[in-house]
Amino acid sequence: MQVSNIRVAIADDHKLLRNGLATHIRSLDGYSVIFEADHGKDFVEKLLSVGIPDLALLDINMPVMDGYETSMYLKNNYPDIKILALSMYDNEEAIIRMLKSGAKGYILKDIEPVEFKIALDSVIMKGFFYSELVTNKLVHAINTLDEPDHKVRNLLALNDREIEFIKLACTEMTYKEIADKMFLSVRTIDGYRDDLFEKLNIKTRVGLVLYAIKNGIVTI
Amino acid sequence: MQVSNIRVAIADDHKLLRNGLATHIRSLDGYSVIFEADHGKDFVEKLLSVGIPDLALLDINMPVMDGYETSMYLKNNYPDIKILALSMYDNEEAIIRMLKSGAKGYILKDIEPVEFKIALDSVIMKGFFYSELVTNKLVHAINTLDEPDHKVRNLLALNDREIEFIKLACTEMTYKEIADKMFLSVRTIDGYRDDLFEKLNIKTRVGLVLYAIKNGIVTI
DNA sequence: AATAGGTACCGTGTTTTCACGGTTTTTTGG
DNA sequence: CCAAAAAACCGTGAAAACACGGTACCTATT
Repeated sequence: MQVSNIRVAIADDHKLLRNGLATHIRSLDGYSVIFEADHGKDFVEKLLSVGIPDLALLDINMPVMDGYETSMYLKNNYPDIKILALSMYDNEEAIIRMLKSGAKGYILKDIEPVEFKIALDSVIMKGFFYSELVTNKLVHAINTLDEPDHKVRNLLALNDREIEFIKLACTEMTYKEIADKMFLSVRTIDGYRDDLFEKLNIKTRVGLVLYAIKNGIVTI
Repeated sequence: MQVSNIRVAIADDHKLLRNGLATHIRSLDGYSVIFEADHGKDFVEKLLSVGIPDLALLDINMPVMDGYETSMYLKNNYPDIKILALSMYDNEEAIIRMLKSGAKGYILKDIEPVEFKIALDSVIMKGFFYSELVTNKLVHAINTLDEPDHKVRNLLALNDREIEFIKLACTEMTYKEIADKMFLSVRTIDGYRDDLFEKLNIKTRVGLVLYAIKNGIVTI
């Protein structure tokens, strides 16, 4: 079986990568690129003005509207669009969050072109692409699921205030200053921090910063 | 004047971007891509086995051997190769360090393809490409040069121990643990930290982590 | 031999961060 | 409407981080 006339759309803020990717995809038999977007919001707008793709390639780390949000939006509004997540990082949390958000596959930006082609074909023909990387991470997540208080259980439950807190924690502000900015008491902030340390299996603010960057919560 | 037969080589650990970039460059009149490398060390090896390019496109953040080191090596051993730095971040320090290391231009990964072409042509024909971004950052750096103890003066003087310290500071280790690992006293580590805070115009360990990531000192 | 610069080291004190074990208030679901 | 989450808040103490102002030693230069 040979795929044909697959309409692809790409969202990534790195225009050079995006454009190169588009060029590459256009050179593949059976694929065309109908539009490119700088970020999720741009993607949604072009969806309305340009048309509906069969496959969406979504970067996770994007300004304005990131890969998680975009994926969630597409899942709810255009469930037929197959989503392939594109990321620089191979961490478990990001993979699980992205799959939960509706992605049918997760590939790294250092993927080999030949493997990339396989991923595209797989998503179109089989409906998914679960690489060894993804499988391994998932197996690991499952195996640690029944550990007490394990992160996976609460992982995707980061609420808006926690996200806001994390973003501020990725600056040189003290917790006192963060509390003021969020109109909360320092103790509450302490609580957020303690909860997050527990949930995310980290011990220090530096760990929180690294987590935030790897998961696209902050863009630096 | 029209450029012709310009041999380009690329070093970037993101194969997808690199490959797309290579495809894009090959589609441009007068340019060819003679090899692609995963990182600086790979680049140097291919230099010996494949041949000498006219232009090197170097990512800053790479494993094994980063853009600064690679650029420095090329400057010393192959001064005729024109170097164009490729980065995700637009921070002043990275730009200055890269230009000091021998780069003839500095472009961001979110550059428009048309602008990218201009950059290539400019480096080949005029010997350099200083975008508005680079110029602005340089002007700013110059204007603050005579401020007392300004960072630019000491900026590129990060020595090996400081680099090692920074890398460890980007983990969840305490300074005590870092001191033990580096076989130094905690006071010495305190001194490193204080010096770096002063040099880099930061106030907290979080600031140090962000600096390290933006400047490719650590790869996450 | 004096000077300067870099590296390693140190003491003291303050502020911030983190850990622990709570209470009150608001939302939410049966 | 009432119980159970959850969100916000709090006190205390210990540990870590940060600020400041130093000393000792080594090397290279003049």
